[in-house]
Amino acid sequence: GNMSSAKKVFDEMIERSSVSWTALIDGYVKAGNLSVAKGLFDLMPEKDTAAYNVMIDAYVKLGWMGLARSLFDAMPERNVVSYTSMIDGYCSSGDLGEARLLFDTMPERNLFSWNAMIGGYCQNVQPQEALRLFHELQAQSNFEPDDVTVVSILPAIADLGTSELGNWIYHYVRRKKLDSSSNVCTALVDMYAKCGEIEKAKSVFNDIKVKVTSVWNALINGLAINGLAEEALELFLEMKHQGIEPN
RNA sequence: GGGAGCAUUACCAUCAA
Repeated sequence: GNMSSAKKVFDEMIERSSVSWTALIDGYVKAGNLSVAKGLFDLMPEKDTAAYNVMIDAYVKLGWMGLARSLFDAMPERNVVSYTSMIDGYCSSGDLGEARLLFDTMPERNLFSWNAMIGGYCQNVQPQEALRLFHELQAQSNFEPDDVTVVSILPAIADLGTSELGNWIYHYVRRKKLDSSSNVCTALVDMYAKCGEIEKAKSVFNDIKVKVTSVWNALINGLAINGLAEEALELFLEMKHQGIEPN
C-alpha cells in the first residue's frame, strides 16, 4: 500500500512494461485513489487486457456498472478475467439476468467464473438456482468445487434448511480435505445449526483442530437460534476459558 | 525450462442502518 514509493520507483524506470503500468494503476485503485488510477490508465501507451481489467474491476467494486460496461465493450480483447469481473459486478448490483447472460455467452470459463455466478445466486437469495449451477459445475465442467465454492453454497443450503444436501457437501469437504479452511468449517457449523441439526453442528465443531473465533461464534449462535440459550452461554464461557478472545 | 500486473468465497459472529 506504499504508493509514494511505488510511484517513485515507477518514475525512475527507464523502460516501463505493461506489467509495471498495471501494477501501479491497481495499487492506486486498491488504495482508493481512482482518479489517479484513471489518469495513469489514460496515459498508458499500449493498454493490454490486464490493464483494462484493473479499471473495470475498480468500477465494478464501486458499483458503477455503466462505466465498467463501457470499458468492457470498448476493449480490444476480453479474457476470462474481464468476464468474471463483470459477472461479479452485475451480481453485486442484483442484476442476475445480465450476469447470467455473460456467463452463458463467455468463450471460456474457469472455476473463478463458476464461483462468481454461484456466489451471485447465493447472495441474491436464490439458493435453488445456486444449487442447480453447482450440480452443473460438477456434471458439465472440468472443474471441481473448491473451498470458495463450498463457502458460497453452504449459506444457500442453510437458507433452504435441507441438510441432505449439506451432508453431501460435508462428505465432499472431508474427501477433498477442504476442512483445513476455517471458513469452510465455520460455514458447515452454521449450516447444520440453521438446518436444526444442532448435534451435527456440535460434532463438526468438536472435530475442528484449530478453532478460530468465528467457529466459536457460529456454534454459539447456532445454539442460541435453536433455543439452547444456557448451552450458548456455557460455550461462551468455555471459549473465554480457553483463552479465545470474543470479538 | 522458470518468474512479475488483473477476477470469485468470509457473513460465521458482533455492531450500525
